[in-house]
Amino acid sequence: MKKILIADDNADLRESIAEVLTEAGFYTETATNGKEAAAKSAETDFDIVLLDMLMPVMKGAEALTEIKKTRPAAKVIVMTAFSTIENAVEIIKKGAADYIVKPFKVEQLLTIVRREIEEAGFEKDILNIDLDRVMNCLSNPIRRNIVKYLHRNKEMRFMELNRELEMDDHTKLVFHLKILREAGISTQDKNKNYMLTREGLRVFQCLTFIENYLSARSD
Amino acid sequence: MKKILIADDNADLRESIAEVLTEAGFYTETATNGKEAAAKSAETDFDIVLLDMLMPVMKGAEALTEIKKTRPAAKVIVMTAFSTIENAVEIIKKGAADYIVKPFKVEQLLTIVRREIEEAGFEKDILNIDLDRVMNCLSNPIRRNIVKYLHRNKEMRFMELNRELEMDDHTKLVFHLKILREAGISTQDKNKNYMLTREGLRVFQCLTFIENYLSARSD
DNA sequence: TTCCGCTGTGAATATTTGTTCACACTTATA
DNA sequence: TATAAGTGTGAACAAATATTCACAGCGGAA
Repeated sequence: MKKILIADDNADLRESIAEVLTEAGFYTETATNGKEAAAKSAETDFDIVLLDMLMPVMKGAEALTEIKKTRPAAKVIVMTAFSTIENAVEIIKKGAADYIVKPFKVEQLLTIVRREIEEAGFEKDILNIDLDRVMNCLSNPIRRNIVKYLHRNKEMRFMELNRELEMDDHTKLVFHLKILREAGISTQDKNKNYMLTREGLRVFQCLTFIENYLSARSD
Repeated sequence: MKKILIADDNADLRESIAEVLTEAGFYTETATNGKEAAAKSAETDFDIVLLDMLMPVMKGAEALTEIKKTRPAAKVIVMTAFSTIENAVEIIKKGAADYIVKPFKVEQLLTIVRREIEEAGFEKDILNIDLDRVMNCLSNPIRRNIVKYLHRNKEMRFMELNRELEMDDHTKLVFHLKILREAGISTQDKNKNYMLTREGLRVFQCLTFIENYLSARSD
């Protein structure tokens, strides 16, 4: 059962939302301010957090930051009465999954909640990745390079890769390709061309993210 | 010199923006549709891409996706005449750095561009990270766990970590802590508390990104 | 003071990764 | 068909990583 946390200082609204969502088949908890919301979120892994922006003790914006810190995977839907585009942009950049303007109809909220739930499921499923193995693959610069080349060239022959990577001993490349294959990152088609799998593509994207995120480039 | 790509099908607007930005000391190139923008972006590593939403051949939204695929680090500022909150939210979720509504004053645009440049610089500089070492650290599940605990608890004593991780032999933990320290991910204060460095925080963020991005969790 | 838990060192050892080598089968092509 | 380039296997070896063990200083509590 999907778990939803509702944070709003207005008791009426809070309870009525909780009621609706409970009826709709979700497990709900409530919080009356940002601090409480952050604490409950740290404690329980909610799928969705409905967060009012204007609350006492801790504002929603701050709570949002806190929540994302402990639960980066949680989908936070921000509710606000004071709405401008700048505002919305700011909130989404801070990591909110969506933004709903008060007053809203229950139907609207339900639609958004369901969409986010679906998205969360979509993002998580399908892929079959062994994090340990993948990290192992990425820990080796040769393999990181292979992934990059395979992404760039879509598909490559063995010797092509060998030349690009300037490998001295071709069996060394065989070795690394095997590891990538066993980790589900690369495959071969019937013509022996090497290419990334769907998972491999994901891994590549992670890799570029990491490199962008961690590398200091002087400019 | 910071490089900016301006993509808009309106020649007047395009050229006048280019002129202003060039005068302001940026290197500029232009594109007349999304496809061209994506191509130019793939070829050159622009710091900023100004992207109109309504263009022939390839819409801005699609172009945005393409650009982020090859240049996840590029800051894409979306320009649009048709603006609603839903719209803005959607665009930001797709990875745009900012959103500006047409018609806008040149001053506004300059402010936004400068802010994004500054942010990009802030994100890139300073950090001194050895990718190879970091990947090596992350390839070990024990060390990944240490990083997580250190992030969660801000600072921890040795034995505290030891208990949390349920290590059998404490010297094993010493070993891994040493590696993390040498990679610049963790440090100790004068009281021997272990904690993440600034770089370590970054590494933690990468880690959660990776886990979110790659992991399939059954629910 | 004595004892005990916390924090650590260094060396020995075990395990996992990576490299090299000798060899072999396939496919294309001279 | 003979030859060479492309692709691959398995075992031996080398190097890097991880684990274990024996031991020791230090600070606080009994």
